[in-house]
Amino acid sequence: MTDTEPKWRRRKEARPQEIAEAALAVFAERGFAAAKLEEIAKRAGVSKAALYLYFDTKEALFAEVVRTAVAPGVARVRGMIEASELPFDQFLQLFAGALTANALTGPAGGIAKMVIGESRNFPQLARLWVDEIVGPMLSALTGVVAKAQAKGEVRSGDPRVYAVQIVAPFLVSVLWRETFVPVGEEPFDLQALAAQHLATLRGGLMERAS
Amino acid sequence: MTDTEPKWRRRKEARPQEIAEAALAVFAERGFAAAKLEEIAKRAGVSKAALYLYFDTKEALFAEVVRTAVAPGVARVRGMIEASELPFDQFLQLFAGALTANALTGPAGGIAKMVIGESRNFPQLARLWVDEIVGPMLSALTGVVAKAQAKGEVRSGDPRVYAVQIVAPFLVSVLWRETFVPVGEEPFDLQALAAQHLATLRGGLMERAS
DNA sequence: AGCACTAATGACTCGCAAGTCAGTTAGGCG
DNA sequence: CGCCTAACTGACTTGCGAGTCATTAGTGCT
Repeated sequence: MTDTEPKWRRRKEARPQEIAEAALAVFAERGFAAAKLEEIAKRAGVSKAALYLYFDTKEALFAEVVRTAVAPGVARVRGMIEASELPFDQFLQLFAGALTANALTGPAGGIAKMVIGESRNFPQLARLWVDEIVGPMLSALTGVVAKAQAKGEVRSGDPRVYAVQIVAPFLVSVLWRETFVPVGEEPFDLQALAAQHLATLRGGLMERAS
Repeated sequence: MTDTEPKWRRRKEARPQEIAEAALAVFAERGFAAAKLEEIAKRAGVSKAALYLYFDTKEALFAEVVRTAVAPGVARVRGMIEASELPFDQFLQLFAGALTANALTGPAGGIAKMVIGESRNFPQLARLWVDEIVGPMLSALTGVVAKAQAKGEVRSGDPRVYAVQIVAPFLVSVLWRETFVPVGEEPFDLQALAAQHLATLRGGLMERAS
């Protein structure tokens, strides 16, 4: 009876991080509306009321999650894209590798699914997601394509559409994984898909080697 | 005061159809969880309690919606796919035309978004959607690709992956429309995207013309 | 040790939406 | 014309989850 453990400890510094991590997991699993603050609190080892010491509302908590958990990885990939001076087909390979290794394996998939599903009911979520994640990525990629067109490496055409063509199969297979694999469908092998997709893009996007 | 209109009419025959149509609209707008039966009832010109004369639960109502509103259009496209004996690139053109004209303009986009977003919380929805819509479409398309490979029209590779590559940009641009256009982003022009994507596929999927 | 400060709690309120039920009314039938 | 029935309603119950607040208990300081 003596030497009992304390019910809780003061951890002002560490709390926000811990809470954000727990929230990330629950948001990705349940979606925004269905995520219970009670459950987030429990996983963070804290009471629900404690969440409100650090975050004003559920939406503020989500914003924090995006900023601390998703944005850094995305910024890294984006920096890699923009710094690249490689020939276009080598760039594509690097990009596909980065996608399969980082962006799509981590939490981004679950969050992306969530944003898609609930954008109508929570437009602020969609805005935040566009501003912080999708918009920057898309315009970086569009820029690379345009540059490659200027160098004569890529056929003429709308570079924004090319960007979508490049990314879409990855995105779809991640949504597939998040949506249909849990009910028993076969997943797609991202490695194999990447290889085949790169081959297609090489034949379909690039000018014939002279 | 005399000659007052009746508060309601008995319409046993017509009701289910009317309710399903109203439900389709509300589900697509709000998502499954956030769709209020009250609102569906109101749009159908009926009280909430009346819904329960025709459907046991919210989920049963959703199942009915999929069966009556979405499945027929999908079945039509699928039939078209399977009946086709055209050369592969002409088939692609026909398929892209059918997608832009029917499948993606109708309610399927909104419902697809909904299923993606809420599959974790309502796995039965995901199952139903796979069984009735996505599964048949995907395997039909995979079949066509495999047949074209056998005829030497399409390069070797996993036909299921080719199917995803074909469909993904359309799917992504529809999700874009449903998710980000309402918060102010530019939509993609499906016609233009289809044209460019077909060109890419022609260069990337098909064997060189001999 | 004792005090002051604040991180943290648990039990609350409040609002909302699915599902229920006793009663009301349209309209077909004798 | 009036009556019977089942299609339909409005007011209800129930459950759940976001957000609040008075109270408790770790921690740092003297």
